[in-house]
Amino acid sequence: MEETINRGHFIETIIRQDVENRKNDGRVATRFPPEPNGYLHIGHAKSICLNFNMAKKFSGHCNLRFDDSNPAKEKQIYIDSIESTVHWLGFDYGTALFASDYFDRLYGFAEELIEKGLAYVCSLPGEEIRAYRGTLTEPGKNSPFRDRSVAENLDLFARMKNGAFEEGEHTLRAKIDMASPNINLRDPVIFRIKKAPHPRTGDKWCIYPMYDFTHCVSDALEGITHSLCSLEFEDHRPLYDWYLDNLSVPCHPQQIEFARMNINYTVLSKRKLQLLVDQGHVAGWDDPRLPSLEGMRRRGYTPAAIRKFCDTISVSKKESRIDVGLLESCLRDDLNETAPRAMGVLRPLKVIIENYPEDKVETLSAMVHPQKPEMGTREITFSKEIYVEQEDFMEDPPKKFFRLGPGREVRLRNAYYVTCREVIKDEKGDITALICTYDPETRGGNAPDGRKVKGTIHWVNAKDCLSARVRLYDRLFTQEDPEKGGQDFTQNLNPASLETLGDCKLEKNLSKARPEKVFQFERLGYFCLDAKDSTDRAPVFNRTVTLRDTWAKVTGKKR
RNA sequence: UGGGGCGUCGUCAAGUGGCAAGACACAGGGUUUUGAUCCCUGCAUUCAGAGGUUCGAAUCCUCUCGCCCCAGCCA
Repeated sequence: MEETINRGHFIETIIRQDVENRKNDGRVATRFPPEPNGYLHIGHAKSICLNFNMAKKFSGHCNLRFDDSNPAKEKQIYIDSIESTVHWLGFDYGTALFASDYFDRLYGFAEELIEKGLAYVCSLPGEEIRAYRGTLTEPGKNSPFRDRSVAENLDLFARMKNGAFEEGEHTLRAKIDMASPNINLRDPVIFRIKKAPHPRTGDKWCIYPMYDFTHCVSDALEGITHSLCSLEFEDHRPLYDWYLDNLSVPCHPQQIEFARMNINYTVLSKRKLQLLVDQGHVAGWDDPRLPSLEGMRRRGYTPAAIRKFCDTISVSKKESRIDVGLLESCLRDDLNETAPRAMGVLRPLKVIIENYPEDKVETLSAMVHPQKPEMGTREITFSKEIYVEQEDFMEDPPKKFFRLGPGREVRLRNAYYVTCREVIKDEKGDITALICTYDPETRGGNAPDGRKVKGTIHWVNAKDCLSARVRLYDRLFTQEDPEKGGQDFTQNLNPASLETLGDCKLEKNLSKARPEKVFQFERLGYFCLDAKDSTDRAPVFNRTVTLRDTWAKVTGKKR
């Protein structure tokens, strides 16, 4: 179904050609290389899907490799979260790999560079290194330590490893070209001293390799064929290639860069998301308003919907800002197929059916999914007092309003036709209840006389329902680009991104709801039980996404 | 202003010299016990702009314009 006629995106084209040309013997191996310094977000899902899908499509393998070469920022909790999230998304990588597992070999490769005269220990302090580097428009100048002998370099490097120096005293640098127009080639640092315990190697090391060195070597050691990364590493590719060309590694993977994902009305970077959490704008990393994968999972997003979305947006080198509507469309697409239907009234309005017997309770049958009889039926109860949505009644309805109004007849979904006879108000003039009559002949929702009714509304039995809190989410920011023109994005936070309704009435069947099991509350949207704040006595449901609402569109009402 | 990239419908995105796919959105219409779903129909004479090559250009060449990234002992 998702198989289209075109050849796919540019990366797929490259890989296909490589396979056809028997490059790497036709083998394909990719990797998803997160740094365990935070949680994953939807932007990472793009990379995860890309890497795993390419591997699968060409009968290869995709590794999950943690790029853990900076112990100052990395933590085991992030490793655990990332692993669990990748699994949740539906991908299997076998066992996770770690760049830190290659530290010994990385040290050896650094020695190889020294022995080849291609690396040296530099004793310039940080500010000096920066000053010597030059600027974007001016070349740098050589470090005074650039011509140390191989023996001295080897000795110094060994002492760096053995903890003889303090942080910042020395670095190991590649000897490339201080005048290169590409700043990454101006003698980049290979190893630096960092006296921090590492989540996996503990106190074994006090020097750690830098990203550029670690990444390409790790790729090579794992036999990666295509190393896919984001655009900002384009400038690093010459360095990636330089290291591999000068080291006795088993292979030379090809780095290919693609554009990161952006989505409107939200922000997508670990740093910004962390700031929202730290400043308390959201309740945590898994706040359902966040585009973090844990947040989306709690919100009710399904892995299938996220995968479909990543598929749909495809991959290119163009910077883009994707309409969040596309994400929601992929979500609805999946949920429409899979979500069982139920009825829930968010803002209850009591309806008393005056001609219905006082103590009668009857059981009606409703389909779990109107287009899928194989999903079965459920039972719902009906009696004299029910709740309907406040929105579904208007005292003075316009012509095209198909719902309840004085004297108007509507169908109660799966139940009876009812006609509004009287409006009850309190002393303030607020509507407190409706008196209706029902037509006993219309049980199940059809009139034997063939009389049609334009509107069908949802309802819940007042005496047999579940009271719950329901949280309605809206976009987190009011601006498409929350940082437009360099603005502080927290200034564009949407104050109405969360609305909590305290007294919702839900059909009794929903007491069986479980987190991540999404229901469609008919006519309203998709909802799921919250995994954290819900208790048996006080259930909390999150609105995953609304239904498409063309009526709201004509009335100009917001979501 | 050094270097590296990118510019095809409102938003993503195919297209790789032969005469602009698809999706979302949008606008109409049909079906409907969810104003949902589903189903039709419409929606770029034009590919950032200007020249050029060619029988023929979004695709090749030249110039111009716009946007993004790079000066961490971060990744």
